[in-house]
Amino acid sequence: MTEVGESQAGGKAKPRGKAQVAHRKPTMSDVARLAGVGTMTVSRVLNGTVPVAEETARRVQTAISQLNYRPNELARAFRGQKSKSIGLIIPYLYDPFFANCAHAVTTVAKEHGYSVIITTSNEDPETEYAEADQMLQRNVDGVVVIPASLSHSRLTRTLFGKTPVVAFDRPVSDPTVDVVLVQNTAGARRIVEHLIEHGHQRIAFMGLSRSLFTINARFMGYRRALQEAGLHEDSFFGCGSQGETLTSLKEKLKGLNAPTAILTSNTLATRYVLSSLLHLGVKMPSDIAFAGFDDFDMAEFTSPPLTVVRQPAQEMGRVATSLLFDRIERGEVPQTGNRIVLPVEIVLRRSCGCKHRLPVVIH
Amino acid sequence: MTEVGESQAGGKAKPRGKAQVAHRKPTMSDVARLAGVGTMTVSRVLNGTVPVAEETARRVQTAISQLNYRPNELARAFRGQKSKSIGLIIPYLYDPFFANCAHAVTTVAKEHGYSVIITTSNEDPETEYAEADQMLQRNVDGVVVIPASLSHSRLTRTLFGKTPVVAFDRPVSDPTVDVVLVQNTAGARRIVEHLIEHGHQRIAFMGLSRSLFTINARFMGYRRALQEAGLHEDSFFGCGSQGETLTSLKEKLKGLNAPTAILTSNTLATRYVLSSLLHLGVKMPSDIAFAGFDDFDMAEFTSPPLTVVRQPAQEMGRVATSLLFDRIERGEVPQTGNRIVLPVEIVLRRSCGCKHRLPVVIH
DNA sequence: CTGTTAGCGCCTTCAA
DNA sequence: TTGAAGGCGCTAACAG
Repeated sequence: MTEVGESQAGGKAKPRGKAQVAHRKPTMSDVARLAGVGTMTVSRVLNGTVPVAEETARRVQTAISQLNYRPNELARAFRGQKSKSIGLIIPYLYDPFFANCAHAVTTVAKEHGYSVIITTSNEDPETEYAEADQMLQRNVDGVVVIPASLSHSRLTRTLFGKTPVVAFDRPVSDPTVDVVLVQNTAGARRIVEHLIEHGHQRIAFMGLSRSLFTINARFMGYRRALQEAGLHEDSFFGCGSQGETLTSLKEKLKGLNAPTAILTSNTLATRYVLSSLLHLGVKMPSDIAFAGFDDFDMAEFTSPPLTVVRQPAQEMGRVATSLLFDRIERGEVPQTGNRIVLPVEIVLRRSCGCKHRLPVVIH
Repeated sequence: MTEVGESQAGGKAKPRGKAQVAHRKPTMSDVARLAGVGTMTVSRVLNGTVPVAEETARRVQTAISQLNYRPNELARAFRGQKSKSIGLIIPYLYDPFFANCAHAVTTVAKEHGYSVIITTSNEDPETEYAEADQMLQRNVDGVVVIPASLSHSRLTRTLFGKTPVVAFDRPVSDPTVDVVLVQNTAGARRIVEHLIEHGHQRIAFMGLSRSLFTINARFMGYRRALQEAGLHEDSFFGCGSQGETLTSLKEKLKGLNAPTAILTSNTLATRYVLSSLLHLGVKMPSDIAFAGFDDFDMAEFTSPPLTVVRQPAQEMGRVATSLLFDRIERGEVPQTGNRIVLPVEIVLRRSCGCKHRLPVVIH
């Protein structure tokens, strides 16, 4: 007699079809009772694991829809040790790049019938660790993460145990973790080479912070291109605010060796640099040529349209998540993780000095 | 290399005394056994519900950290009928506006110690319904949702039962659901009035689709302002693609009654209109004045900087989520939902014809 | 203050 | 093909 104790209002022993008021959600045994079968039969009909007599199955189906029964996913997850959910940890959601990544993750998860538990780390390794731990306590079946800056890190196999993890956009130190990146270095290098082809000899790199993997990698590409051309570096890594960016730029531009071209490390730096250039009355590309790393919706409609390195944000999220599901479905812990590097595109618009009426995309 | 060396697939059937190998996660009774107490005592130490002798508590704490025990949140949720998680449903994550909203939601949830299950509806009521249902099966304690366009229907109390729901950005038809909106109509009206003050008599509204609540509401504001000024409407609702927008704009601009000013319905429309204007060689604000609904990161760096109505995206997400937690904590089902309308700001830059060097924000 | 009992809803295991 | 038992990890409700 399962007769749930708290007979508040609707605790009829015999469920009478729709009489089941919205008080307590119907359970599998409610269905079983109504259909006159055992709970296991209901379970089987639901999961299709083992054949059930057609007639019985129909009775069960009827009972299910009469009661409007829905399996309790929480109980399932609890019982089965797998929650059909994955965790997603990203630095911020207000950054369109990260948001695009996240979009792809949720999309792929939905295709696999999984739920996504999302959280933001605010670029803080401690928060990130705590959130990952929290997700693990919720028995997520896997985690995709854009690791917080330089979290060398607290994100290790030890924490995750046998739960699969895939890092993307930025790597983690643990070599058993899969990682999906883009060609940061090669992309930066190519666009600097392009600037050099335009005849520039003094090219500045305006960056956010070298402690971010992606930005450092881009800087390395910039450096490499300059070295190969026998040119000098000129970099700044404090584009974290409008003020600092403006100050730095003003300083650079008044010297005799003022740069004639700029490469920014990411969209935030681009924004601050653009704004500073505007303040200073410096025109692109006549006074200075410009290229940015990371494309964004409006890059085509600024004045002039911006030449950028375009990263496949959604693609990266998609690949990372697919990889995660591979791991989840295989169920084995990898000895060594994959390292996938996705190609970037160079989008030539006008800020670099090109005259194309429409953007030219180089793969 | 970080010595992760536990024998991967081999480690089972080891003595299960205190030598807890990393195979099975430690449970509360493992802790209890090690500390020499009952499971309830562990539970009490963990939850601080009932006083526990200091000495005992210490022993338990020691055992917990020795085993690196973490409570199984899934079991807790299952047992307690509440999951400490909320659901978030939005149309897309790649739209920066929605992403900002989502950011605020996750932030507030974290402050309350809740997890967020996120999903995208792709503006499809069916998907939305299915996803909401799915979340309910996972026993979320509440749901915040930006309803899919015209989903007047499927999101109802009937579906959610006693689970609190808050809609934001767009309302739902069910009057018992709380809703948080912004001043779409008033904002549009005010900015059109501003355009009129600049002397414009023929102002066009370029919109995405009238079937979207927000866009329709903005259109109503536009209409109202025109009516009060005794001017004629001139609207287009097909800015869903570059092509259609361009065609429509070209058409409008060649007539004798060509508009001298444009208001767009949202950022997407803004983008297509800007692009079209560029194609057509029409200059702002000399040839045509421009104002857009919804501010965005780069609006200040387009040529010219854009005058827009700014919506408090994060604020809206924050208010909606706070409201949800009010409901969750109170635990009562509201007879009638709140309807909160947040103010917008008018950001005057140059595209409307203003000459300000810096943006002027009107509250 | 602390322990025991009894499930939450589901599915694996075993028996019929 | 179907059903009964048992337990996943945790915590209310009661003892002691």
